[in-house]
Amino acid sequence: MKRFVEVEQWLKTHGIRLTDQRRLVVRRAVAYLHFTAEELVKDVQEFDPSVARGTVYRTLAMLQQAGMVEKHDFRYGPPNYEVTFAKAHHDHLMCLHCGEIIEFQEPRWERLQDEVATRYKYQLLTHTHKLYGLCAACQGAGDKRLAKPPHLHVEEMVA
Amino acid sequence: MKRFVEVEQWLKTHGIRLTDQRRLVVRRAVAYLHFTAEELVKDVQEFDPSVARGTVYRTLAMLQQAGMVEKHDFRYGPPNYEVTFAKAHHDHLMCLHCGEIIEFQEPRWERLQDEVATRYKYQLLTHTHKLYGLCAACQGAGDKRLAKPPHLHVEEMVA
DNA sequence: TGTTAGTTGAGACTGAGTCTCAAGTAAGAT
DNA sequence: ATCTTACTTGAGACTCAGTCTCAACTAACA
Ligand SMILES: [Zn+2]
Ligand SMILES: [Zn+2]
Ligand SMILES: [Zn+2]
Ligand SMILES: [Zn+2]
Repeated sequence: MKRFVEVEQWLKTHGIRLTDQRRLVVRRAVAYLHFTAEELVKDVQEFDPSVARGTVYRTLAMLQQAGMVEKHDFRYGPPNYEVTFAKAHHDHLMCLHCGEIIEFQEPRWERLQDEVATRYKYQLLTHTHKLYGLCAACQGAGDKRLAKPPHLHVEEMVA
Repeated sequence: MKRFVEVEQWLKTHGIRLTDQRRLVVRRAVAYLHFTAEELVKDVQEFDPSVARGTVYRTLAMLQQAGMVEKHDFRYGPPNYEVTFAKAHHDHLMCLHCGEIIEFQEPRWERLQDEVATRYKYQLLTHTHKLYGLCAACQGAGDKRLAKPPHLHVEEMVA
């Protein structure tokens, strides 16, 4: 639930210098719902081509550590990132055919999790909960194969 | 809940040839709880050095499609695989410090998931639910930093 | 305005995984 | 048992994402 100014604040109070590059990376990142590192690199470079790839990655890692960005490993392709300040906790439901991602909340789970953690004497820090299936539109269509293909000859069955 | 013979059976009835390589890969895979693709490659090659890396990857992909192997993207490093026949569904709890992985079941979730899927008119196919935290042993130890390091100068805070 | 430690750009580098294709082989047909 | 053919394999080149190195640069603070 932070705003950009607060992000800058956090960086400062943690001995991390505010540079033009970092400001740009953050500002561009918040423009997305979900994005991959490489997408962000391209986006940022459209605004300032001199920004190096490494800088974007470094900034992402930094924000992630600060808990201001989350990394999601969805089913295919490189991980997705998501800016979390200014957003409440939620989990994800993804269509295996078209790739649509729905964000939802389900408070009942969040409670159950603590229960499980306690059961094993774990101190719970984070969690990821992802549901995969076919969205309404994609169920209809005859073609049930995955959009992002598993490379094999075997036909049928979805995962 | 299949046994090896049934796996072979499945392959046959799906027009997939049974080769020595595939047999070996499956037999070695079941020896693990969780393993990475590269680990399996090494393991397999200890038994038969002539087996190519590609073959292991191909076989893994095949088994995954057949639903006999699951791929898990845990927090760090390359994905882990896990043989699922002969094993009931479960989810995972992982210690961010020492990497311990606990498998647990929680039927109440499994039900809630269908509810969510219905809410969005999704046909649910799979899900992954991972909890991350510190195990009893690692909570004590003063050093709360992550085992598998984020590359940055920022100290403190875990994810 | 100087000092200095943190940050950057560029490009080499790594590791995981994929692809290609000629050679080899399982399995059904004869 | 042998033939036939489509499937599978090994080897190595290749791709892509991400990391590392280090000299040059600069934010922050005195
Ligand atoms: Zn949640
Ligand atoms: Zn869809
Ligand atoms: Zn589950
Ligand atoms: Zn631990």
